Amino acid sequence: MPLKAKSVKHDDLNQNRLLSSLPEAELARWRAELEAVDMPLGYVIYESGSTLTHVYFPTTAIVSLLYVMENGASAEIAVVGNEGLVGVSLFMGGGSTPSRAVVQSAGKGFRLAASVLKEEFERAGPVLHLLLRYTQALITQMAQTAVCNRHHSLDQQLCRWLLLSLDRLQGNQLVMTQELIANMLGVRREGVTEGALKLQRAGLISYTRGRITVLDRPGLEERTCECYAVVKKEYDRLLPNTQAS
Amino acid sequence: MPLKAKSVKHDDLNQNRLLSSLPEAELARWRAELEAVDMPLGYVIYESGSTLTHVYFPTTAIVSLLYVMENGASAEIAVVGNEGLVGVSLFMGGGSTPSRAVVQSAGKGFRLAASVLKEEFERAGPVLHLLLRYTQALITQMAQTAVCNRHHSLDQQLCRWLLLSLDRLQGNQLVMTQELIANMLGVRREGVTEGALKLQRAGLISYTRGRITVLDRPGLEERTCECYAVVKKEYDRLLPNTQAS
DNA sequence: GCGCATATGTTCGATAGCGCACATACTTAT
DNA sequence: ATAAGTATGTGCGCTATCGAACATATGCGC
Repeated sequence: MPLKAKSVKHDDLNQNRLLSSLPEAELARWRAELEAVDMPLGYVIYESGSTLTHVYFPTTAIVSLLYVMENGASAEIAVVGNEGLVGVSLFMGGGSTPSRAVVQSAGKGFRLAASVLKEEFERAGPVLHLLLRYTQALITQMAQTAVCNRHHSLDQQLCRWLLLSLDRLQGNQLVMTQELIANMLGVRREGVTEGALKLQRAGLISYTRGRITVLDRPGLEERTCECYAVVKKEYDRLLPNTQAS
Repeated sequence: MPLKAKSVKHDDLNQNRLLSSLPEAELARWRAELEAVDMPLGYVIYESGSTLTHVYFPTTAIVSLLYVMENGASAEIAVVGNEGLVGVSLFMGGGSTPSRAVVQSAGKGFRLAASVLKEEFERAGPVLHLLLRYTQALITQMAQTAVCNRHHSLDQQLCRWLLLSLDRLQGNQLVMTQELIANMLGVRREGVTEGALKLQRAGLISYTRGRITVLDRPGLEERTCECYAVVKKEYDRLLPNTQAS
């Protein structure tokens, strides 16, 4: 049933909001080039300074962009899920960045070879403008992360982080250890444990060994800092096709 | 002496490294449109959410991109001097950002109307690529600011901030109160005072009321965190015409 | 069903930075 | 010269987070 298969593939593409908002004409050029990929937990999409060979469009996976310091400590700079793409430096011109991209929540996605993307970019059509608008949204997320790291409490940041992840998942469950969250936030694991306990006691989440269920999303939104809403609003403004999550 | 005036203007343009690295053909289109502007201390180039009407190319001024929170606290996201331009959201497509751009060190610059810039951008020629590479450098700076805010001490960040400013100035003197530096870093003024005292006692800087002289630049580089070098290196890589400072 | 690996919970002292209050010193205007 | 305004210096108690050590609980593999 080739027809069925084709239509399934089409559906899958639409799970990534950037791909799904490409005009049909542009997407047609890419369809044969897009390669479905598995993105297992911990998979490193690119390393600091390495030359990118593909851009990745997550569908069900979530990817963290993070910086790992000389002493091994790390901090997340931004998150990318099905609303975006991993590898903006490819079309921005640098070809690499000093950060690392790691799969934070296992899932699937598509990838596209650098050459195909660059070629499309050079057409200076709607794809270019879409990708740049996405990049601006990403910039906002990074900027807000900087502000949040400066001024807000671990508890607030934990809520923000949970919400950011939730927005990029189907369902309300995160497969994620506290240790991993601590690495992303750049804090101690114990701090995350304490924060998670507070949230569980307040009935906002419940969890067991590496599996967090969000019970009261509005409750999380109340506890987080303004940073979450600022970024969300900017994504909605810049990428208007984004469905409410 | 119109010739003299013209040649002076040409020199001025070359004080901004982005402008100076434009191919002659492209620059020719802009020369009549570029407007010399004074950029006094504290001048707000754009406000959070406001639609940009111009992009600014500082020559001797330094501009801070910062985010002001609901409670009035602030944090600097990035610095722009004669190596760059203020207003990337104009060509990225958003037209505004949730941050504010404020002149941190008085000086001069040029500005270009939004329409002229966008038109040039649409040509998809070397200007586009230059501006995007600059934007990627700016992204690196923001990302590193996030990391630095998470992990490094006030003392280290103060050194980083002084070096970033120094790189964007001629001479080794910053006209800058400690209060202002504290606002930029998003810390208390007292913290900056203590940090500055340590640096002065160590003979790295000397200062009086709003005027800081850097005496030992290598000393500052020793005391700062890796963040400074990471960003510097990336700027040099992405904007190769940048003279060593 | 048992044991091991791993995830989570708890405690404790140390410390960086905060918020506040106030002292001192420099600079400019009159 | 003096006063007013602003910049810098200092002390103190407070809190969030850290770092380290260790206790407990859970789930997977055999």
